Amino acid sequence: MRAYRYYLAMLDIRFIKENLDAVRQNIRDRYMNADADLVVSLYDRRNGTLRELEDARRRRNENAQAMKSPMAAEDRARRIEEGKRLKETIARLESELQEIEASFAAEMAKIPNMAHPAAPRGKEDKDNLEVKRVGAPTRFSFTPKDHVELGQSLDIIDFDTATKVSGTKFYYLKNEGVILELALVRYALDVLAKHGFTLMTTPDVAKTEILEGIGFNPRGAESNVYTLEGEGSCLIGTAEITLGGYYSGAVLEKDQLPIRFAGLSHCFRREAGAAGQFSKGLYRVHQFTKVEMFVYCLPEDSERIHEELRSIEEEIFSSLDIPFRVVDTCTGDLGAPAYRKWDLEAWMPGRNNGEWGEITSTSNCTDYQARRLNVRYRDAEGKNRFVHMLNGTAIACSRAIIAILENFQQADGSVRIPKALVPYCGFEAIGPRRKG
RNA sequence: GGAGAGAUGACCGAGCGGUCGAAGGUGCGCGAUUGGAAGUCGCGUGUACCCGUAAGGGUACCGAGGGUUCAAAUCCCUCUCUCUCCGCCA
Repeated sequence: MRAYRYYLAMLDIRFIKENLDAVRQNIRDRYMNADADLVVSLYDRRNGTLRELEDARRRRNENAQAMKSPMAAEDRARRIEEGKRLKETIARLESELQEIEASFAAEMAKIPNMAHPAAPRGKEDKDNLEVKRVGAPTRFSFTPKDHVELGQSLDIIDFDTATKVSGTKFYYLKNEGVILELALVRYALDVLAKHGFTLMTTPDVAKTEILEGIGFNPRGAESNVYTLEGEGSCLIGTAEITLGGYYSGAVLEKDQLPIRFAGLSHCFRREAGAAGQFSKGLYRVHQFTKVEMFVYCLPEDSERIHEELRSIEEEIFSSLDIPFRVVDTCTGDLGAPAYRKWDLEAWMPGRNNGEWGEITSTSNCTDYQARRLNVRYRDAEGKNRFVHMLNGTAIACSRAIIAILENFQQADGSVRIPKALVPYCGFEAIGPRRKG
């Protein structure tokens, strides 16, 4: 119960004022660049100016009100003079307030969500805490290939032509590769439909304000987002954006919640500066296909539903017989919106001679996104409150394909299809193929 | 893309520059009437922020943003969205 009250108020300026030490500590824990003290002082300045402004407006209204009744010409003239003076005062205070509010909003936007008290404290992904393993790293009686080699030899992925046509970090899927991707998508959608999710395909484009509400930064050289020139919109990096934007500005009825969406979309990421061994092949690409889970729920349900999302991810990858582990993401690696985040990391035999690689991620963002997108629900007393919003990957096709190709490769160079996917693929294996 | 029409509270729908936070209706809530229900009658019914322990007070909001004015739902400009017609198109 304590925890619930704690994050209910999170990111509320009044919460920040009242829990300044905790907010400062949280910013340090997350290695974020934000200044809680500056936010508070800007807020106080804002309120002071607002009070002056409202007082001036009150006097203007009284003055105008007084002029409705007949009066002597010289009294009227005096009133008009008074009105003109007030008009100037109001204009000055308005522009002052606007300036203060702009800096306040900018500083406020930098304040990250609070982290779950149990989330491991740490700076980077090395500090994430492994909490569970399912399956063991695959052993081979031969020297395994990586998915780039397999994709080429089986003629199911073509990186070189994509580089010529579209640039680096793009790819064509070919032949069984195409069917495999579609099978993964359909499989994930079937699992989610069974769990009561509403299936959707979403736009691959969203407005900048929605991206910012979800917690993405569309601007700047280090941004991971492709913006569309002169449109005020961007290519989405994940369907989390379009699914979370779906109810922006809405007041939901309590009994509608939880709302579970499964969204299929393309995902576009600039990945500026990301290169090298670890982003080889399909691991870090500019475009991929993903089925995303998204939930709107009551604050008191979000921790339970976060567990649900994680267990659905585990269900999908267990049923595909892909070895994976679950990590509890450390504070420094959470990103600003997440209160808590679980990653599933699949065993990738071709990655640096065998390594865990992130394959899904599920975050409880509590009311962080809801505040920014203004998504509320009417509670039992009829008060409007912010919902909690959560997201999780069901299948990110490119990375799932890495895990399948590398774990299911056979000595003859072929790749077996996981049993659960065979009905969706219509074949049991890809290859082997003779060179030529 | 071109032409026209429109955008007001939960919904429908009035609105002359000041008497409009906004008529009227519907819905909803409470109460009365009734053996009970329908009906009828009465009262109430937006959001956000600021000040205040509270009671309460103030400010803003009539698609969005600017402008004119002492005063804007009402006048002017820009934009967005919706509808109708035309064009184009998988």
